[in-house]
Amino acid sequence: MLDIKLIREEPELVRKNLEKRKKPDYNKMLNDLITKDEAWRNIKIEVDALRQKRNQLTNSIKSLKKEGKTDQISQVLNEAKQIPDKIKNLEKKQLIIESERNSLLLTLPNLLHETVPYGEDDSGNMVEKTGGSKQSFSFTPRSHIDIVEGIKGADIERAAKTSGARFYFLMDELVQLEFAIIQHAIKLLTKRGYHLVVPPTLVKGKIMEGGGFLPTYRDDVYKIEDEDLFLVGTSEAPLVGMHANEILYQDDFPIRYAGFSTCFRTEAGAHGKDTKGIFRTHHFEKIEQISITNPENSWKEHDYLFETAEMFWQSLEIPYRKVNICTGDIGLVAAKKFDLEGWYPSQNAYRELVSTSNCTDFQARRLKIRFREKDGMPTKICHTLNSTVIAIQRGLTCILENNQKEDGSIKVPKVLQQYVDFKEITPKI
RNA sequence: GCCGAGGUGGCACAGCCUGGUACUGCGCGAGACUGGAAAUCUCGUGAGACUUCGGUCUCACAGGAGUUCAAAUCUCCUCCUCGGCGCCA
Repeated sequence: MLDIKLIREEPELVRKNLEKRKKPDYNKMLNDLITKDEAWRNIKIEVDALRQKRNQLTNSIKSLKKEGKTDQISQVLNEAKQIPDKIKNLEKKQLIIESERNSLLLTLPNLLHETVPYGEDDSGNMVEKTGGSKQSFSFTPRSHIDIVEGIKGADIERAAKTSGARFYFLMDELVQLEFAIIQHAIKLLTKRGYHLVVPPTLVKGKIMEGGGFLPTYRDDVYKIEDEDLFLVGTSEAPLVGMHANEILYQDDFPIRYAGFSTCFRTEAGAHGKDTKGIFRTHHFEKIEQISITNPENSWKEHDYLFETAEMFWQSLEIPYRKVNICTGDIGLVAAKKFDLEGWYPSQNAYRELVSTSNCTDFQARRLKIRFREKDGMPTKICHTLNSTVIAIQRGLTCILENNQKEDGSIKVPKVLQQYVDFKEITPKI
């Protein structure tokens, strides 16, 4: 959420930033918002004046009573009785216009950082670096879909029976690999100063709104019937919500969490995309990092989170690249976003494995996550950041493709071998 | 799920019965005193609107509704925390 004061004082600065996104709706929304806010302030002036009048009369009734001038009271009382209805009517108007204003405020996206490349869609994303080395295959590399089928790493047909499309039963060696990945990640993350967390995967509407998942991305998440609870699409939601309405101390920054949770996504609007295998599913496990810090350090922290993800993928020897996501592709919440894309030899393409966002004060303002520099000093709004470490199922697809051998077997990456009782996975008949 | 006790500023606590400007302490800030500091004293301390930048006004006691000229205080509803009982992986 943007600061309403900034919109009042520097509307043109906000407008220019919104224009980078090439969505004319935002311009209209901003105008609407400014009009609504002016109307709100006018009503407030009026209603404040009425309350002032009422308070004055109330006080004079009190002092007349004290002085025993009972004969004068009824006159003042009559005058005072006129006021509450007027206040009530105006308050009703004010409340309506305030909620209209606030819902506009909730729908406007974050301000983009100046280093975000300009572009209309994902073709405008900028590759900033590449890492790892692609191996040359002496055969045509199989797709992760075929590999998973070959090693019977997931039972997708039976999952269709129990749950429908885009579900899977993860099986045998892939289950072991999942836990190996988790162990490996925990080692790295604790060394890098993260608290480990298994958060709730059901989260209240207010918290989802605070994280920026609602109202804009309502269609992407599942809701529990008859309850104010949503299944999280990422543990970012509970982890950022964790400190809602709190006042933190600057000395504790950065507060870094590594969360492990199941994630649920409707994948609305993804019909026909990556329909097979375990690449894009309705539920998956993910290790996520989030960080809370002060505005001065958040850009440094953005690099730190990406570096953590990068170290993780380097340790698995996956060829990757770092991409700076452009203005047209970045989404509502982030002021700047890096993706880490992994190499998929069968597709001859890089695909997204990691997203690292600096959300600046956008989430923290909605969630009222504040901090003080020192005891007794005024509160300021924190910056929040998040980054994937690995979405396990998606990550597995990339690991499988890059470690395949001609006979269809899969080498287990070196760093994971200590956690499993096999060095390779062989195809099943 | 049932019974009981609670929820007041950043923190701690009073006020609630008997409606009438939210007490006090800690923390923090400014000033005074001092060679400097501590101690002490004075003033200030949240959110919002207006402002001629001197101030002015409104709101804020878990949330909501009601009674009233006036609600932290009275009435009703809801939520949350703690304790006890029940159920339970």
